[in-house]
Parts: sequence; structure tokens; C-alpha cells
Amino acid sequence: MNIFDKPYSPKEVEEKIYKKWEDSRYFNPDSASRRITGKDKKKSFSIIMPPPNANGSLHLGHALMIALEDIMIRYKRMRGFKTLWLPGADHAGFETQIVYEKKLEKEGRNRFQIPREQLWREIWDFTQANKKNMESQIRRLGASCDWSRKKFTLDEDIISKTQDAFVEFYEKGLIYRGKRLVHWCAKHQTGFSDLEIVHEEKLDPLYYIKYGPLTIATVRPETIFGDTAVAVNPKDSRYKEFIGKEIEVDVVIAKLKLKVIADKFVDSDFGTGAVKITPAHDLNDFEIWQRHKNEIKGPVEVINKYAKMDLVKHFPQSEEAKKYEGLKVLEARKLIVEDLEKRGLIEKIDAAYKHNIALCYKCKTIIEPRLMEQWFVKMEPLAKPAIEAVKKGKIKFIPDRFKKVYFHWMKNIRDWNISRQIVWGIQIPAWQCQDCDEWMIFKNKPQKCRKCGSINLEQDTDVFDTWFSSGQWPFLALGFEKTKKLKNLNTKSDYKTFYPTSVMETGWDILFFWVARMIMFGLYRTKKIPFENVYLHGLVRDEFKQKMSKSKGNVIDPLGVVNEYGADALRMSLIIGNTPGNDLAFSEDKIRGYRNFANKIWQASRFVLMNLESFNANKKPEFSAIDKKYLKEFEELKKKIAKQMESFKFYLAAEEIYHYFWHTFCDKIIEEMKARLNGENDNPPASGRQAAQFLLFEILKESLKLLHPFMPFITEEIWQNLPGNKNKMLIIEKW
RNA sequence: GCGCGAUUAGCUCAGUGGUAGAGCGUUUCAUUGACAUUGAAAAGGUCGCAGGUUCAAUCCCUGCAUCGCGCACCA
Repeated sequence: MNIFDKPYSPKEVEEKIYKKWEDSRYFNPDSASRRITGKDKKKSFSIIMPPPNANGSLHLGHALMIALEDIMIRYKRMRGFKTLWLPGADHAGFETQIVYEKKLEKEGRNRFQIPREQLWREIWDFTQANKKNMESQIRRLGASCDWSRKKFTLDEDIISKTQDAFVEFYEKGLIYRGKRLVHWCAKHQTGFSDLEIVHEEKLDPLYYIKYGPLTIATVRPETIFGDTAVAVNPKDSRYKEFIGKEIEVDVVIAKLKLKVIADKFVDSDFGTGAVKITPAHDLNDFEIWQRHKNEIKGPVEVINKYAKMDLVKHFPQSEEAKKYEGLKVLEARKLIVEDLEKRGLIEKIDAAYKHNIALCYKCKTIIEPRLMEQWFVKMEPLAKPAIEAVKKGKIKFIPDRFKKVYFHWMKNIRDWNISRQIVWGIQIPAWQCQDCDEWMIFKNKPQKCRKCGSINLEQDTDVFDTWFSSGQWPFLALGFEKTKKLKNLNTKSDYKTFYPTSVMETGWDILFFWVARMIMFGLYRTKKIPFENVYLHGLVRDEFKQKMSKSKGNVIDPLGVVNEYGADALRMSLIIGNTPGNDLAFSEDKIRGYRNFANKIWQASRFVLMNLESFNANKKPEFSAIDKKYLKEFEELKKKIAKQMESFKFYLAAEEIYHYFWHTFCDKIIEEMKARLNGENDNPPASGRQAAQFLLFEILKESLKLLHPFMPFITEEIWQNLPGNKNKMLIIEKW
């Protein structure tokens, strides 16, 4: 029975072929490289798959990532490299926790009422189920990754080594605990790093408030209770006489004695040129306080973690204070403005002052800066070598322009708050004495407090920012051991063979979150770059360039597409027309086009095979001039495509082979050969037919190889049905 | 505010210092002989605007405009 008697059915073929690949174990470099010969056999090529978040299903962005990486991997494997693509899944700390919290909400439950261990277990089960589902989805997309090496970011060894890193950083002085203003989301009840907040332009009233003898302008009058000073620019002649003096300010619930200080930060042209200083609730004011620690009073916290007023403790004797207690920030703002107005203390109000406010990136709740003790990583010493490595070209960015964005961020980097007040993550190995508050950093619980000797020690309940562990993913996933000397490592160690990895392929949107941190951590811990190339893909958008989102209803499910049109068609439609760093407009029309192309490959193969009667592959026929021209052309095409593959121009390579196969091989060569295959216009008939057969068969075979990285399933299926290819597999053929 | 992109055919995008390219779409024609998931052909572009460099600019430089994005502690 000839497989070409039926139309090509991706659904049947793809699952069958994937199973064959897995059974062959050729995804594993140890098996595959034994079968491939070539001068590059000893060289390795490795990609660590960015582990998808184990909190949902794969979306088109994942499909794009899989397609790109599989193309590189298959190409290099066929080129004879020892090729490893290591798959994994990410526990995705905060992200997963909020996905799970939404689920809890639907069930009428609340995370704050669930004991820590139980919540952890529940989320664990949740991620395990997602993980399994995602792995099968990755298979459907044709990923030739080595499943025997798959890793999860909460595997025991990963947790352990992440904690080691924290201890090591601490010992080297790169970690400190500090009471700082932290970006706090009152809804999620956790602090964030600078990257997890977004800024949004907003119009708010700007209040001019009589402030003792001065007038100040503010958008947050409710923080007035926490004011500890007034600042002016040292050069501002209007306020010269006040500098260094104390003024008395009526803040409704009390009279505050505040010192006037001079600081260059203050812009004389803004507002009145005098600024109220609230170190507990404003990042700038906090910094001003730090510069004037000896002159003025420190932070007075008047807003609590629920973003509600909390001031009676500071003003116990004030009756008025009780009125404000427990009010939400915005309610308190309204009330204080009313009260100030009653006292004639509001000078004027600019109704629509345009400014930027900080929001939680996830729920868009207004960030309430809050004074908290957290663990911070000193970034500057880590950033320096990471900037150098890119500057010197040890790590290349594709596209190159992202270097600039990277440098800009790295040069202005600030210390990184890695404490998160959630349960889903790797718990920080820090222990606090309950008697004297001393902190100790050890992998395991110390016997007793080093300061007071108490045995009453508790572990920090906070967990790491998930990027603290993902930042170390490339070397941790490859089994890096800090404790052993490198030369003592088993020679078969994956770390030794595959690190530094060849390419990190991921979305540009996580350049700072992830890529930059991997470079910093990699250089610091392993003394090597974690990868040689960074390939950054863009966002997959809908056909109108709109972001896909559930609420817009324009989400395309990659698995739905695979079921209807096949993974090969999906992959082509994600690759062609998609340049690195740019977003992609995606539509079903496009997929249909490549489904048609798959059919074209099928039909062309069918035609060539149908006409192979009495063909002797071992006997090289006499080629005509035009035959030679075609063969030469094809050789040139191969070289061109190889060059494009090496320079990461997959969109060009794919288009090139697509165009050649359809419009040169099918439309021209096959059409021309038809007459010769039928023995027409041929003298003597046999040789012309032989040459035509040879030519068609040769170009078909070689085209399948060129197409394989892009469309692995259909090419493999056809390959195995070519005469003489029984039990042979295209996946390990020499390119 | 600082920075980064983009601007080329109806749409989505490539591209190059020397008569403009692809895919999709459109129009016309063809066709039971691998394939209608097809073939042949056609229409369609002052390559955002203004200067400059050059023998020659869509490409290099400068400025401007429009759109998009990133970063950012001016109350």
C-alpha cells in the first residue's frame, strides 16, 4: 500500500512520527551523535529551553519559541553537532500563585486562610498537572528536545543550589537586609522589585496647602501626617531665611514642628518650590531623609499594609486622628482636603495635574511604597562584568540593537529586592532569633543564635523572587556544582559538555527580568558567560496587530491550529515573515497557506516516486546542460540557506526553500521533466528519462533535508518512504 | 524627561549605494494526467517629508512629522 494514495493527513502522521523519534532516542545527544558522522561531531550545540510557566497551557508565543529553537537544534543535529535541547518547566512563583488565587476565589476560598503547607501542596499538585499537559503540547509541536534531561525549577537539586547561591552571595557581601521603601501591592500583599511595577499617566488634583509660613504643593495630602520636614532648593532666594529653621505646621489632627532643609533635588520652578517630606511613603522623600539623617526625623508610617490610615499610634492624644483611622487612602485624601479647606489652609487646587503613578503590573492597583525589611542583592558589582561581556562581543544579541537597551538598563541598575511575601517559591534560607532579632544566613537551621545563644530560631517565611532562581537556570539545569572543583567533575557531565550554552532564545519582553540576570549570575557563579548568543523574538499578535487576549476574544490556540492544519504548517507560519525582535501579525489565512505548501510537498513527492520505474540510483546518468544548470542552482541554494541558518535568518531560509520548492522545483523543473519522463522529444529516450529521474529524485531528497528543520513531520514521513530508506531517519541525516 | 524602533504594493513585511521584492488579497485566463490545498498571466509603489554627502540615495548623514515601545523618584 502506497502512502501517497491518500491525501496527507498531518494529524495521523505527526503523532506517529513523534513517537518514532522518541523511540529512536535521537533527541538525546548521546544516542544521536553516535549515528551522525561529520567533522563537527565533537562540537556541541546546546539550548536551554526557557521553561514555560507551569500554570496554564501553551500559547502562540510558546509555539514560536519551540519552532525557532527546534529549527536551530535540528539544523545543528543534522550538521553533526552533539546537540542538546534541554526542556523544563518553571514554577513561576508570584505568577502561578495569583493564577491559583483566582482559582481559590472562584471556589470561595482565600489564600490568607489556608495554612502555608497546605497551600504549597495544592499549588504543587496544580503545577504538576499543568506540567504534564504542557509537555504533551510541546511534543505535538514537534520539539526534538531531550526529555530524559527535563528539569523543573523546584526540583530538589535546583532548590538546594539556589539556596547555596544565596548563602554564597551573602558571604561575599552581595546580599544585605535593609529597611527600605518597597513597592507594595495592597491587593497581593507582597513587595516587588522595580521591574514588577508599571507607570501610568494620570490626571490628579494638585493641592497647594498652607504649610505654616510656607505653601507646599502635593497630590497626596493624606500623607501630611507622616511629614517630617520641608525641603527647598538651596539656591532658592525666596526661602533662604527659612533654611535650617523649624516651622510649625497645622495638619488638622496636630501641630507638627518641621525643619526646613535645603536639597538640590527640589525644583524651584515646580509648585511653590517647597516640598513636604514624607520619608515613610515616598521614594524621593525617603532618599532626601537619608541625605539629611542628622537634621530631620525619620520615617513616620501613617499608612498600613492594607493601604489604610494608621495614625492613632502616632497621635494618641488627638481626637481628630480617630476620624481618619482605618480609612482607605483615597477616602482619607478627600477628608483631609475638606478639613484643610474648613481651616482655610487650601490655597488653590490645580484640578488636572498630569503625572505618572506606579501600579502593580498584574492587577494595576496603585503601588503604596512601604517601609519594609527585605533582602536585597547589590547589583552594581554583578552588572559590571555583564556589561563588559556584551561590550566585548562575548555575548551577541540578535537583533543587535537590544544591546543598547541592555546597556541602558544595566548602567542604571539598582539593588534588587528579592523577598516576596508569598508561599509559592523557594523559601529564603535565613533564620531569625526570636529573642534578639539577629539574622543568620545558613543553608540549614543553625543550632542557636550566634549573638545571644537562644535556640528560638525561625526561618524567614518569605520566598525568593522567582527570577532569582531562573536567573541561574542555564547552569543549574545542566548540573553545575559549586562545591566541587571543575576538574573533578565527571567528564560526562552535561555542565562540562554543554556549558556555556550556544543560544538563549526568548522573548524581548523578558530581557531585564531574565536575560540580564542570567548573564550576571552566570558570570559571577560559573565565571563563564551562560550563552554565546541571545536571540530575541517578538510578540505574536493577531492579524490586526492587536495583542491577543482572552477579553478581546482574539486568542488563537496553537493546539487547535495543530489539530486542524498540522504542526508543520503552524511552524512555517510562525517563522516566515517574522524577523527577530519584531512582533508578528498572525492569522489563520497564513497557516492555510503553509498547509497548502505541505500538500504541495506531498504531491510533488508522490509524482517523483510515481515516475521512478526502472530507475537505477547507483548509475549516474549523462546530464544535459540544463540538468547541470539545475543541479548547480540547487547547490547554490543549499549554500545560501546554510549561510542564512548560521546567521539566524530563519525567516529568509524558510522563505527561500519554500519559494524554491514550489516555484522552481514544482512549477519549472517538474513541468519540464514531464516530457522526458514520458520519453517524448528524447533521443535516445532511455538516457533522457534516466537523467530526469535522477535529477528529480536528487533534488527532492535534498530539499527534504533543507525543509526538515522547519517542517519536520512531513519531511520525515516522506523520507522514510523513499526507496532505499527503510529504517532510515531524516532527523539524523547529514545536512 | 531620557532612550529605542518603525514609516516600502490594498494588508503583513523583506531588501539593497547603481532599472523596486515576497506572501496574502485583487483581476483575467486555463485545467478531469502529482496537486483546485492547482497552473499561467496581469494590475498595483515619487520606498513618510525636507535638506545634505555622492557620478548615483529607498539605503549613508542631519532635521522634521506621524505611529509604536522601553526606561524613569520631580512633589
